[in-house]
Amino acid sequence: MTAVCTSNRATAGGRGRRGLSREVVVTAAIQIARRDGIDALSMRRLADELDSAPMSLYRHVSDREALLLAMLDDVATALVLPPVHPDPTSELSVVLRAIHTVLRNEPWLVHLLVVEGMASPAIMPAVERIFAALSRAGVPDGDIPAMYSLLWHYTEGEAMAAHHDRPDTLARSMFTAAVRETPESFPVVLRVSSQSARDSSLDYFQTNLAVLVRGVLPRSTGGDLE
Amino acid sequence: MTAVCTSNRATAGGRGRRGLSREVVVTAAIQIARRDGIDALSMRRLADELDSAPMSLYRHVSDREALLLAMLDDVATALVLPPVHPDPTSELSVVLRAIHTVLRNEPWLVHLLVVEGMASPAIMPAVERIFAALSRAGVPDGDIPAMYSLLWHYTEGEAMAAHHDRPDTLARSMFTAAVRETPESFPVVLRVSSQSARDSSLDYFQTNLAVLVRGVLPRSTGGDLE
DNA sequence: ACCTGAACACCGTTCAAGT
DNA sequence: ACCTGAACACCGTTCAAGT
Repeated sequence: MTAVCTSNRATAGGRGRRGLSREVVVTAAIQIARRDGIDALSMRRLADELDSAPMSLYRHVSDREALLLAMLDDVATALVLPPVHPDPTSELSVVLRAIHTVLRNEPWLVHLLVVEGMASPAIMPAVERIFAALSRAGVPDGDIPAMYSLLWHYTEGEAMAAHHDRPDTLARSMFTAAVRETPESFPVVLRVSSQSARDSSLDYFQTNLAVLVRGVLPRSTGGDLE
Repeated sequence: MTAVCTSNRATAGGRGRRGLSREVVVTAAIQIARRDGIDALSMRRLADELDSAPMSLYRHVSDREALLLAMLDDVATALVLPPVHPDPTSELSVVLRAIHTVLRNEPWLVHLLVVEGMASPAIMPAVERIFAALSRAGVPDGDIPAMYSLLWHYTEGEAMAAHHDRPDTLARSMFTAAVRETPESFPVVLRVSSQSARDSSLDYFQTNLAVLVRGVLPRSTGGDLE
């Protein structure tokens, strides 16, 4: 019940030279990560961007890790999911595609999820919808966590790989190097890769998601899992 | 034809105080990454471990990135795959499980693959076997890269997540926090998670791999992939 | 010719000194 | 009471000086 301390004139908008609020800090951090990648986001760089000293940030955020968590929480809260689809197959595709689209556009987010292993309670609604769709489709309760993990990890992994594949990293060039050296050892790789050269793995997600969902959902022909 | 300079008594084994070869450097680096994680592997720390100056390392390795690539190459070359299985389903399971086992035991390796996006030509034999198995199973050539990417990314992603799940990161605790706050919003998550509390996602891989392979391979009922 | 110490431009964070 | 400069213990890498 003490008087509110944040009512100085210049602080109101949160944009004034000294209007350093938690929200302003987190928003600026997201902008840096978006523009220059998560590695470029240092406490010192962030302070520079905000015209303040590095130590001033620690007033609003206890840690670098706390800052990253707050960033994740911000975008997870802002995530809007498409309306619920009654058909489980469509529902899974729709929810996972919405998440995948965000991950595709925010490499730093994928980094926080995959590399730092972070998570925000704000994506729980999405999780519930996936669980519910699996349940509605007839997946037994005991199998749902495994199926969920399958779908989720693939979505994450695909997004992660996509951010690497863009500038055609060393991966592909090393592959072709090995194939060129002893082509007779890799007949199928050679045949397949010579056939379709314009595969950016970007188009894979749609197809693969369909395959996944088809594999995950029990078909009319019984539900034996193994 | 100058006299060979590396033949001082102590150098022979490559272990003596000054026996700093590329192989010794890379091996020591792998040991550090294995013991204390990839983040603990700094040029300075590595130099300390080898009783030499940080700059001496640059004689044998051009870069930190080159060092990491050499480490990856080392273990990829050492990887022994199980004998070829004629049945495509078994073949896929066997190859992917062999890779998964290595990734499970070498977190730093997963980091190089997933986070740094590195690859070594030395795993091409494994790739060829996966491609060949898919082809043998009747997957059309045009779909093989997508199916491969599906299987590979899941294997990677599962291993990555496993390394995080070990110490029960914030992820799960945040989930349960959200569920506790408004349990009525997450009925299915609540029901399913209360049922099986001992799921470590470690056991998922076996099951999920079977589901994946089942989904990937065309069934006897036609091969319409959409 | 080979190796390497000092130096440069960074990093997250603590701690005590500023206003 | 609030903010922050200097300092600590790191980092990868360049460059010139050592032997």
